Amino acid sequence: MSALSLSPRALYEEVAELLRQRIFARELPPGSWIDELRIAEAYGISRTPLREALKVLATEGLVTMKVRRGAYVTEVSDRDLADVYHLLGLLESDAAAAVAESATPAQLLELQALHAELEASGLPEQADRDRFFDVNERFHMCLLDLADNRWRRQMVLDLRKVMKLNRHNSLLKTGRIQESLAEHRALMAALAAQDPETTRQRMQQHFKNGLEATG
Amino acid sequence: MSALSLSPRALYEEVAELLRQRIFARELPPGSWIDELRIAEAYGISRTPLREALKVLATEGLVTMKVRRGAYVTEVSDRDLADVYHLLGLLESDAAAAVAESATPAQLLELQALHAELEASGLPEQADRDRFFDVNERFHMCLLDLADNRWRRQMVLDLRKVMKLNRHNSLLKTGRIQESLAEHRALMAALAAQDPETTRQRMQQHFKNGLEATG
DNA sequence: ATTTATAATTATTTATTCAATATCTGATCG
DNA sequence: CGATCAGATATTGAATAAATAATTATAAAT
Repeated sequence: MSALSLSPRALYEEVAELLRQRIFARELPPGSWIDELRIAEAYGISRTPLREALKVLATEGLVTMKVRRGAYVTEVSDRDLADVYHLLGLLESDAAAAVAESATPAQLLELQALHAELEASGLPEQADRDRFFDVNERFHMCLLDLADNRWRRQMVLDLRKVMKLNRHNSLLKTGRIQESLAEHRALMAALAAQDPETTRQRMQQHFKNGLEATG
Repeated sequence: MSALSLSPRALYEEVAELLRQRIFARELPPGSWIDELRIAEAYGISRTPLREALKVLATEGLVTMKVRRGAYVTEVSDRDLADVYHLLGLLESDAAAAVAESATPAQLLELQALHAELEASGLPEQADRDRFFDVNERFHMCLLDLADNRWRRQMVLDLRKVMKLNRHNSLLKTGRIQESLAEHRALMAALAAQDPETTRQRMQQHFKNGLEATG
């Protein structure tokens, strides 16, 4: 008897998404062992789709499989965080440059709308940190979509998942949101000017500052 | 009764590797349907580890899962090839710059040894195309190892797997090997000079030329 | 105290079954 | 004559139980 809603997606994908959320929520903390039997029972499913879901998460880098010892939530060191951040900066600044080069006016408007929403959620009276992070993520992913390279998009998605494993992301310095907004404004200006190289540099700088803010 | 040798790796990993090789060898051509029952029977294993292996390959991008229709070998369009090549150029030139910045003399020697081997296998009288590709791959992966970012390394590995899906790679222009060697020589010079930016540019150029040679 | 042997635990794999769905075939109807 | 719909078939997806293999823990013996 499945406790999950029937869906267009396969069950193992649903389970993978549920596990991702539990991992990000630190309900399953980094380094912890994932008890197949317990989870399968708790979700009311058998081990088969659960194991397939774990294989997906392992290939994404979220969990680590140890032979004959099962699945563990990946532990992300500070070194890993820096490495992943470096790659995100590289890939996203490349994407931003591509958008600056090829974006249509309609696409730029789409980005500007998201940017406006981000400014709104960054207002001091709002101070809704979760909402800011959510809109910020949507902005970055929108840029990735516009850059239109599905392989880069997928890699950025996976790297962002890994980054969420690290708790540093939820405890940023207080001033960081305003700084981040300023960097976004500078980025938008370079995008509007259709200047690929400046856009690339500003996105690169945005990530460089972001990394330092987590330290 | 398993027809496979017993190993330190889990069975699903062995199966994933076998399937990769069959896909690269075009024994399983792009777009073709992967018959779970046939393959499981042929390998003398049950469907479970095979399905887990397919999930791994799907997350790597080598196969595409369609709901209720099973697994298909991913079809890589010319557009995909260009996109992947672009990312490889971006990631590997970044790695090369990192190596130029931080490599020890011993590490540079390691690279020079591989480069020498590459020169040898590129000699006209040898003309062993497969060997050239093999050594070339080892050179590039050695550089990635020296750059020492496991996330970048894994991404490059996955992208290179996808590239192998495309047959264009095996029918390069005849002059390309000599060109490629010249580019490698220029790259080695920049690395030896510990000049990160020149190194990055030369690796970028190497990939740009490589892409054009496949068209 | 250290090493070896045994027991217990646990992961992995197999085998089998059922359910859901896509495709194919053929018949009926416009 | 062509199109549409119903049913048959085949295949994936999922569940379950049981067997196999490997690791860990325990105990005994030297």
